Amino acid sequence: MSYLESVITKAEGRCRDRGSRLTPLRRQVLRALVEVSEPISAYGLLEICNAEREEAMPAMSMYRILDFLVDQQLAHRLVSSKKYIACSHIDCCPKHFQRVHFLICDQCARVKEVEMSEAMMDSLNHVAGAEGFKLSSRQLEFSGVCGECR
Amino acid sequence: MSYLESVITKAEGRCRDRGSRLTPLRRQVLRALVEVSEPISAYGLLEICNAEREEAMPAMSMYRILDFLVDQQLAHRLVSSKKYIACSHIDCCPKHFQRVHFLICDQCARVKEVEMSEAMMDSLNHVAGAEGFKLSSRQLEFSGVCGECR
DNA sequence: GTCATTAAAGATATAATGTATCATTAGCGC
DNA sequence: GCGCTAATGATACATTATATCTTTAATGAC
Repeated sequence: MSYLESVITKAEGRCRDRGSRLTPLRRQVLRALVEVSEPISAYGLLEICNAEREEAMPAMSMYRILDFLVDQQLAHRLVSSKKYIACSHIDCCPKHFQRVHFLICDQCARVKEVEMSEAMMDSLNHVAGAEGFKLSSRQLEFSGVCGECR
Repeated sequence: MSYLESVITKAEGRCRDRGSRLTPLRRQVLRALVEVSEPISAYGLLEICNAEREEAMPAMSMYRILDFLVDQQLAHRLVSSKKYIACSHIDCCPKHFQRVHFLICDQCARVKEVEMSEAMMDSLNHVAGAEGFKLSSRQLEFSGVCGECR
């Protein structure tokens, strides 16, 4: 079974478990997202999907579907670049999701999902706490240069 | 001397030192940015500034001026909310600027600038390094709930 | 001072991203 | 099948941002 097939199967199962549905449209978008394998904008993905379809889907639908995928933890939205990527852990554990962060390469734009250690998060919480802040666990985006580009 | 006056004076000095100019227009924008004291969008700021002017300035100018202010380290652009704030350290040291990060309150949207310790940055670099990444020093934005809102 | 050069601002158009709203269709429980 | 809810379609529009060309203002060389 290819990675793509595996992802789709797992995603379907996960939706079923959560009482939601991976409809054909949503499946198409997820598949496209996995296939491009690098961050892509909603409109970019729309273009790809519409090229495969007889009838064009409106932008609104793409945004709704992306919201759904993010909500189901099948995709991530990168706020710094306004782009989307498939979650790189769909076919393995879903539980890492609470502490996932991103390393984004300035040069090739590719993204690596990383998990922070407890100790790391503790330190961050400590820095924030000193200012009276309680951090909400949200994904962080770090920019840098990846190994391949160096 | 009020905080506002102090900021403007320091900003002018800083520009002079760097061979750039804090023109009347730029000064107006910086002043407005300091006065609102919370993150504001380019168009929001444009509205405020234009209300004070006889002739409306085009959006393009506002973006140019904001770019200038960010470049001169007099303002910050918050990527997660697409808004701008005045740097909270204009009237003191400019040198903290390499490690400045933001705590953004989910509820009141206010922002606190914080500096990371060397140790903290080392840890972050270590996490990234394990994945082959070399972090470029860029500001991080953390969301949470501030002391006042709790 | 004035002329040439460069920086800043104005004007206009348009691209890119995202949301609101209402109508229609499809899936599901009964 | 019928009725309810979720999903999608369709349309319009809001918000954010950039490209490009023109005009004006500041600065330095002379």
